Amino acid sequence: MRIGELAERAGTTTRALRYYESRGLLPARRAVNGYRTYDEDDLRLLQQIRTLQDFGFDLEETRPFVDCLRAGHPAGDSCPASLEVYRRKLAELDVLIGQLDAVRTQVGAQLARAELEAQAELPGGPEPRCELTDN
Amino acid sequence: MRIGELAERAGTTTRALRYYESRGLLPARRAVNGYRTYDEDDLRLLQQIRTLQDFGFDLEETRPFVDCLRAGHPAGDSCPASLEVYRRKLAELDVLIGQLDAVRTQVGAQLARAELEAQAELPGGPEPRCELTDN
DNA sequence: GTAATCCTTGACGTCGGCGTCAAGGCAAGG
DNA sequence: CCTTGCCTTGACGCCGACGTCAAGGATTAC
Repeated sequence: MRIGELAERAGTTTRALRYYESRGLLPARRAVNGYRTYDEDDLRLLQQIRTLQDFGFDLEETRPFVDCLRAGHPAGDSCPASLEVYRRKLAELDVLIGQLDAVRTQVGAQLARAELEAQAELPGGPEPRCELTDN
Repeated sequence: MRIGELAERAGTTTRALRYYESRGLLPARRAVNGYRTYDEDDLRLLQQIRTLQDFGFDLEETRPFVDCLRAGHPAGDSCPASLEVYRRKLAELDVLIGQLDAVRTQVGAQLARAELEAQAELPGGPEPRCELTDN
C-alpha cells in the first residue's frame, strides 16, 4: 500500500509518516516510480507508535518498541529495552502527577482564601462573624 | 533600580524582564540615559508573575493578577478576573491529572503484563503454573 | 488529451518563553 | 585614557511533531 492509505488506516497523516521516516523510525521501501510502499507489518509498527504517542511517549521512546517488533517479537513490549521505557515513563508520570497534585492543592487553597476575602469585603464593611455579637 | 538588580532580586533574568515588557506585562519607566528603571512595586508585580509561572500558569494568565495589583488591590487575586483564572486553572488541572492517572494505570498494567510474559518465556519453556500439577 | 488525484522533495511556519550572540552606548574607577 | 561592567536594540536559535505551501512528476478515469 502507499503512504496515503497507510496514513488513513492508522488514523494519521502522510506528513507524520514522512517525518517518522526522516527520523529513521519507519523507513519505507520504494516502488519503481519512487512512491513509498508499505505492508501490513508496517501498519502494525505504526499502530504501536501511535498507541504510545497517545500515552504521551516521545517519538524516541517508541523506538525500542518498534525495533522489538521488527526483530520478530510478538509484541513491541516483549523486549527489555521496552520495559525499561515503561518503567522510566511510570517514574516520570509519578513525579509529574505528584507535582500537579501539589499545584492543584495550592491553587485550590489560594482560590478558597481569595473568595473568602472577597466575601468579607463586598457586603458593605465587615459583617458580623457570629450571631453571638447581637447579644 | 535597574533591570539587572530587579532580575537578581526576583530570581530571574534580564532577558525575561525585557520579554515581559515586550508583552506589555511589565512596562518600565526610563532614566534619561534610556536605562529601564523599576521600583519596589514592580518587584511585587514580578514576584506575582513568577509565583504563578511556577504554578504552571501561562504568561497571559498572569495578566489579570498583575493588573489587579496595579489597580491598587492588596493582592493579585483580589479581583474577579483573577479568581476566574484560578477556577479555569483548577478545571484544567483536574482534567490533566485525570488523564495522567489514566495513562499511568494503563502503562502500569502494560508493564505488569509484559513482565509476566517475559517471565513465562525465559526459564526454558513454560513453567509449572501450580504445585498441584505435580500430582 | 486532460482533469483529478495521487505522489515526490524542499523549505518555511507554529507555539512559548525565553537563551544567546552581536554591535554599540554610558558610567565609574584607576 | 582605558578598562570593566552595566545597559540598549535587534535578530536568530531552540524544542517537538508535525502543518502547510510550492513546484512538479505519476497514475488513473473519462
